[in-house]
Amino acid sequence: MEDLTEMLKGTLEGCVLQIIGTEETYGYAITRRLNELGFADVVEGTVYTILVRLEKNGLVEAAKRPSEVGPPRKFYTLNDAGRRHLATFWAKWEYVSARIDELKEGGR
Amino acid sequence: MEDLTEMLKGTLEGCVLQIIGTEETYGYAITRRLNELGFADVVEGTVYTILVRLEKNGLVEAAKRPSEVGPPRKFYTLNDAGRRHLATFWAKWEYVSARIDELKEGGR
DNA sequence: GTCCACTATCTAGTGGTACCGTGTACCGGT
DNA sequence: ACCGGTACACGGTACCACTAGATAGTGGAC
Repeated sequence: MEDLTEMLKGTLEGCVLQIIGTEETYGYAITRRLNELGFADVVEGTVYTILVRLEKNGLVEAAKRPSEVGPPRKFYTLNDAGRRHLATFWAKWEYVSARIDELKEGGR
Repeated sequence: MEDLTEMLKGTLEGCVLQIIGTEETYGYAITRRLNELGFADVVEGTVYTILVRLEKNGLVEAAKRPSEVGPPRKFYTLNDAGRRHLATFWAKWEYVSARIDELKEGGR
């Protein structure tokens, strides 16, 4: 599946938040996780800009720790605001995706 | 449900295309239809910009016809390119929404 | 007979978000 | 010594929904 970029607008950030919420992790690993989830074209640069935004908006806490196989990693965890934001995101997602599926099935 | 705007990026155009594909219709009516479908905050201006884009990209045909209750209406119908685009849109939607649901259910 | 609400379209400008390309840097194997 | 994998950062671009305002036809309330 190619060129999903426009459709990911507004949802990719929530996906990143969900991944961080599942377990403390870092940018490079989040990118690999998204790739294996089926978002094959998502690259590091995209994820880092999202992480910067999340941190700026006070939804995550960051901690730099050394790695044994490369440069230091910047680990992220959700804080309370992040968990609230994530819950809101999923509520919106359920609402929107249900409405779109309705339209698709020709519900009137 | 409020402020769905970012989540609608990339999908609203497909929704408009689907509505036009179901029956020949015009901007104002499409807006009302979207509102009753649950996209309550979508306004005329947004829909008109989408319609202009669809026409510019050669996905729809337009025909202006008089109305009995107001100014003339501009009716839109899908052409072949529009129908192909719509099919692609739904394929992408199914792919993306399935992946996101997977992530949400904690599938790993 | 004037105002107002509803119907109907159009457009220039704004802001948010994913993406591109590139640079920097650490590490291990050959 | 070099190269590929790991890891982060950042300036610039493109796309798309939204804002806010202008224009205009119809019909009802007063």
